[in-house]
Amino acid sequence: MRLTLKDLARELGVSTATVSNAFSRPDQLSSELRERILAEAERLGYQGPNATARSLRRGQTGIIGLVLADRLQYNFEDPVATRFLHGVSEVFDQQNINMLLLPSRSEFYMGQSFDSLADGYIIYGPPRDSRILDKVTARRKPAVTVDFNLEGLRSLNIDNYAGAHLAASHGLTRTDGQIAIIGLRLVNGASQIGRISDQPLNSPEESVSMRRLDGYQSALREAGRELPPEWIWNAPESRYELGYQAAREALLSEPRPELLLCMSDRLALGAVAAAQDMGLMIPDDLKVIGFDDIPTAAYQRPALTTIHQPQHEKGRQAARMVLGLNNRSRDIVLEARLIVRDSC
Amino acid sequence: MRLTLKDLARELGVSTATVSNAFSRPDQLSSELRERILAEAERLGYQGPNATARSLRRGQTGIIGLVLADRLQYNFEDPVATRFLHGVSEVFDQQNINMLLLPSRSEFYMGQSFDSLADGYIIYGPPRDSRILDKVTARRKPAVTVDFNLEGLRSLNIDNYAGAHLAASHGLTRTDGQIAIIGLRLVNGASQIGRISDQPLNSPEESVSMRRLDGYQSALREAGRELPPEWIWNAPESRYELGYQAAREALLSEPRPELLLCMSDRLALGAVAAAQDMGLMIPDDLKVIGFDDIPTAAYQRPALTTIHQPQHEKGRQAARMVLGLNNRSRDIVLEARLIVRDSC
DNA sequence: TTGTAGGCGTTATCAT
DNA sequence: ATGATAACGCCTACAA
Repeated sequence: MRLTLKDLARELGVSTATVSNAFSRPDQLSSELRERILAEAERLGYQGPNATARSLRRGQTGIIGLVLADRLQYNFEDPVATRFLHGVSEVFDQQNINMLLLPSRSEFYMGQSFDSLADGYIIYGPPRDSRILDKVTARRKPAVTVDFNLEGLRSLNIDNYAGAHLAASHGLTRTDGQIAIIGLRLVNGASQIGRISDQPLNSPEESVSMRRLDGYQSALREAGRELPPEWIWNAPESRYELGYQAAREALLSEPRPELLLCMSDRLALGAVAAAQDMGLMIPDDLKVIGFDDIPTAAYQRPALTTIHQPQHEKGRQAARMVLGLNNRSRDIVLEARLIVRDSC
Repeated sequence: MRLTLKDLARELGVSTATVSNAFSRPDQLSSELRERILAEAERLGYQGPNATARSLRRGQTGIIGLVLADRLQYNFEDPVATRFLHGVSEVFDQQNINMLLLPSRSEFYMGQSFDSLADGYIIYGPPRDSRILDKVTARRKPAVTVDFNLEGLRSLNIDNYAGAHLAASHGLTRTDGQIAIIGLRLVNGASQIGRISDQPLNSPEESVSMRRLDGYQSALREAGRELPPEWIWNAPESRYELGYQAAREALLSEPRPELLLCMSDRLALGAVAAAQDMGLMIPDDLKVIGFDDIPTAAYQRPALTTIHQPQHEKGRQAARMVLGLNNRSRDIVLEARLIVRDSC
């Protein structure tokens, strides 16, 4: 049988209110009595108030939910996601907040009240199943969307358009040759590498990647060199091997591209490997620009030229926003910077 | 004002029990009535049973807690930890379990009952503050310790001793020169790189690293070449830069080591970089063996020879253990394998 | 198949 | 400074 606050109160001959106060509001009783209560609790093995009951009563859990766009596992595997989580957890650590990781499994959200699990939510990327968003918008708890926007919620983004524009502009200063783009999640529901020709693209508002594509193309257009869809590949996920494959296809095309604009560093790293395996020298024969600036990008040889997005800072900001520690502006857009290294 | 199950029942003219069943036990009422209830809920914007109240009543939360040894952030930054979490989340995804990340902040555990937050716990590495362990052992929920053991709890480990023994034995077949060890967390409370001479080491039972050291030394001893403490460096954390520093110190010593046994791949990767910056060729001038087999180890050039530990599988197993899906053995020890690549 | 009612363990309010 | 008591929102015997 488990001990409750009530048992302890009976044992000590005081009221439950007093015991509760001993644990939760030390100033409400004499430190003498408090000591006595705590000692007795220790002796009997009472661990402190039951968290569930406390949450029910208080209407707060001390937990912030992180709704993750992809399956949970993806978020532990992708360095971009982990750095974001890293930033979030830094703030939570300080604030004594616990972090509940919520995947995009829709069944989960259907069965019970989304609201009561956590005191607030960070929604990292647009969930696969849009019904989740309906649930979310019906909620009265603070919530922040990251890397996308949702009517009525505060949001946090980086300037994807500007970042991509920067990348393409820089690339144009280094070569006059053919250009190809290796895009990420440009096409809905694709499961393989392929050119985007003829396929319906995601809508620009919903997608980080479409904003990046827009940024690339605008810069190219300004130089009169906008790319037709045959020169744009789509990768369904940000993975090394997919970058490798896409780059291989691109580099086998005529005329052989001399600049690859990649929408993630992992894709870019794969592309570099593909080029090397084909005997091409980087940056002499081929220039590659990534996106994200993951740690590996810096100590890879040749080191990757890329667009830095402050994932860690983004995580910190997101955390501060849900916790109401940063109410200056409703929506926040962080800057993306060009980092010139060896690959372009 | 928030809607409750009771409101919904009143609105519909049915009892609360029926509404509850409509959500939680579909077989207890006619599908017709159930439809009607669900539709009304939808219309009124009732989101489903309040999770907190449900947990209090049922005594279950659908949440498993992950007690992390280090600060939360570390676990998102270290590839070894993230791959473990990746494995855990794979199983949780399937089983509809949510994952609460609990750092080693002791204040957190002191205020309230550890028990009621989650239905079970995975304790990943020995918590910094041992008072947490007291709380944990007082608990009646299932718990699994990973990478250490605790009286009375099921545990999951890899064979660190055997892995290290494998590494050292392999190294001995490749060189007769001087050997140095770059260790990890061998010394308590160290904050910098340094030789372990004169410093009190952690006790072997508590520490993964001491078991690895033991494995290295046994293999060396069998060849009559056990290392004195001057040839053993300690890094307080598994970080690239620390490996770089330690290796630099080691390689500046006389006689210059020809084999570096590193207790993590990140340390090893840093060591490789240090050697390269000193103009040494790997594996000709220097051989390096890592530990962990993180993804980068494979596509680094030269690719790293290392000991593979199945972090992902470890995560899966840990998850299955807490969930009671794997009750065959109380304690599990997974094998560590030697992966020979280019660096030794 | 549906309804009644007690209690899960706390905490906040109001007395004393 | 301490105590009595009514919620918090739900679930589950048990009864009808």
